[in-house]
Amino acid sequence: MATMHDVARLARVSVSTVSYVLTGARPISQATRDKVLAAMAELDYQPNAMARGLASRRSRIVGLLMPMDERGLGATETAFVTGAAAAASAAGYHLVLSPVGAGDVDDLRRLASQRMLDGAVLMEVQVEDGRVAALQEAGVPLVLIGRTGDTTGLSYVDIDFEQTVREAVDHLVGLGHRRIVYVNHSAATIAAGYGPAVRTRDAFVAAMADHGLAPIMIPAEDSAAGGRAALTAALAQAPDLTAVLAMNENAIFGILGELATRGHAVPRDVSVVSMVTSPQVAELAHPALTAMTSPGSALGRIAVEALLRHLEGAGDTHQQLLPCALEVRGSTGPAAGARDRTDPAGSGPPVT
Amino acid sequence: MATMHDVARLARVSVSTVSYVLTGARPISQATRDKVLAAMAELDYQPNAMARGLASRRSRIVGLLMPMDERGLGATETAFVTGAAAAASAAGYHLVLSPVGAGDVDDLRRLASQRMLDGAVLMEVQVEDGRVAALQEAGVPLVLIGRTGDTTGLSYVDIDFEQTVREAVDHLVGLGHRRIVYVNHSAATIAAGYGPAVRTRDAFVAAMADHGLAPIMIPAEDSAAGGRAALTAALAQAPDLTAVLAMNENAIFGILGELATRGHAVPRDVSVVSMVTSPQVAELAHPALTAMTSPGSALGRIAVEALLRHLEGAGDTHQQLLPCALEVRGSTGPAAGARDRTDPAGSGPPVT
DNA sequence: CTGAAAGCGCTAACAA
DNA sequence: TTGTTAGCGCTTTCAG
Repeated sequence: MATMHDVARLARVSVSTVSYVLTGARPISQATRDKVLAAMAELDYQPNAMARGLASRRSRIVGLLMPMDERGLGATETAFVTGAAAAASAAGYHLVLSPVGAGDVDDLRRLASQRMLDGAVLMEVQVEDGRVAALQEAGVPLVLIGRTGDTTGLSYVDIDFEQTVREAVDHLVGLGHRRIVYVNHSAATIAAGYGPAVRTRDAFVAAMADHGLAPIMIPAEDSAAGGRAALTAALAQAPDLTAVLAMNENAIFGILGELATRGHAVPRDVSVVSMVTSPQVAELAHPALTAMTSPGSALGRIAVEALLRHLEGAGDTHQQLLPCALEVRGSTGPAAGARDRTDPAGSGPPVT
Repeated sequence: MATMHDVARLARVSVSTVSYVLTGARPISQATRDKVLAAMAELDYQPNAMARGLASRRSRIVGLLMPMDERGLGATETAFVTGAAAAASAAGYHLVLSPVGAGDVDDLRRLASQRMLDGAVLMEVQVEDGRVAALQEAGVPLVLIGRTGDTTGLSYVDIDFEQTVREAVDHLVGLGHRRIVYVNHSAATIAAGYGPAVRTRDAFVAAMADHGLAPIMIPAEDSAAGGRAALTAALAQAPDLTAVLAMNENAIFGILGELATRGHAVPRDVSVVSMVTSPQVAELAHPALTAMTSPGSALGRIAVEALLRHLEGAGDTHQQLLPCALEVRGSTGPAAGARDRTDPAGSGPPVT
């Protein structure tokens, strides 16, 4: 393994010159630069990351802290990762994914204090997230994908849930739906302060109110069974519902399954919109789901770019919201009631 | 940030003593150790990872090289990750996930040459995988989750596909099925030499032959639409099929959807077994899928443990296969034909 | 525009 | 059982 000394010797320059060629921290004449570059190429030189890190006090590693529960990463989260990785790589940084959740704050504290990370991007941020304090105490710059409750002085990129819910509701109301049920995450998740669950809930209430409609909301466990149970509960509470807005990607297939079991055709009898969903997942269903498509890789990219700007010394916080885009597929259509009014020959109530 | 010197001064010992307390590389008297530990605690000392790495030439980082396509990680892959992370953490190593696929060999070569990784675990190994050579050339010990075509001198942990397919086929044959269709990954994936696709294909042919049955095999794109198309093709080729064995987790919902569309009830008319599937995914379907459950986190754990053993100097290769476990749920039942023979009043052909 | 040299914080001989 | 010290390979003053 060639070292910088080897390169310097071969190029007949000093080690510092080699270093400056590498870092660009001071001007080097073209002739010298060429000599050095040639020597590097000949020796297949690669700078030692540890030595660089020790001397410069910057590891050129940024962490992507990503809780991993047993359910795995959905396509949405994966898009964050690929976007972040691309941005880091483009800037000459390594992006390491670390499966540290809100629970492993001690692990994180250790990682941060060991000066292994120049900065970190946090995913799956909770309203109260111990990781934020741990990193701040360790002096590690950070950017959130998501938001804590108090974002003062914090940089974040997040989905604009208010806007996203509003668009989804507008879409359904525009189709004539008035009895719209919102299926959220589980009650426990909401109680734990999971941002997306809380924000979409509030946004749904507001959006429905704007249309003079009463919000109907049902929590659902993150599973197909949870979706089934939620739909059953929804029908008990609002037998005349014509549309379901689902925030819960894990429950959505249960909802669809239960609708099918009960003989409610989608979208003829019930329209379904899935929130914050990737096209891949939306296409899994039949008919494909009308969905609010998450900004995906853009979120990851923007987060890393903001973080790198902080590392370069920019002190201002970066706070940005991106809405999901409505993509109409086959799971939404005119409300049954609306059709009844405009089409006297409209189909009757669903068969069971 | 306290350094080792600070600790040494406070504890009134030399830096090397502090270092040895940390590494355990030579015996330290209890009294001295206690003094040092107390000083560390008081200063909230954390060793600088870069300095350790430079001096010891070991980063204490192992990489988990994990291609990330846009589809995301399934629960199965996630289990590998959590198992690996737990094992690394238990041994005092950091496990960094790096989204380097078989394509980014240059990225990997750089990463490896920079001496940032003590070793690596590769996921999603291809039959010909450039990453293996890149790491070997860089002198980075590695363990595969999966297998290359030639595994001479290579350590790996993999699923025992032969055994897994055999058990699945035996289960179906035991239920009286004789017309069994195997839905694999796409033709392109098979052609590219994706191990699981190739091995399960061969194993299916062998297992069917052992029962004196003809293998029927259909490739499927990794999507719901691919699954639908595959089932359509399967029915064209074998209209009398009574069971589907699906290797493709992305296609499975398309297969189920198409069965439903055609009025084939599961498992009354057609039994379905999903291969290498996590319980979470299996439960998404209704009825829940009978599946071959992957060993999950055990694979990740064993891989990391083998890697760490290599890092400690063990020269022997570790090659191990783990079978998936059959978990019978609701998607398999007696073959329609078998039922017809034993139950004259059995249901007729499926309605469309 | 280039070179010399002092560290960065730690490990691991070598000495005692 | 402990201390002394020479690096690890690089960055970055300080000089020229």
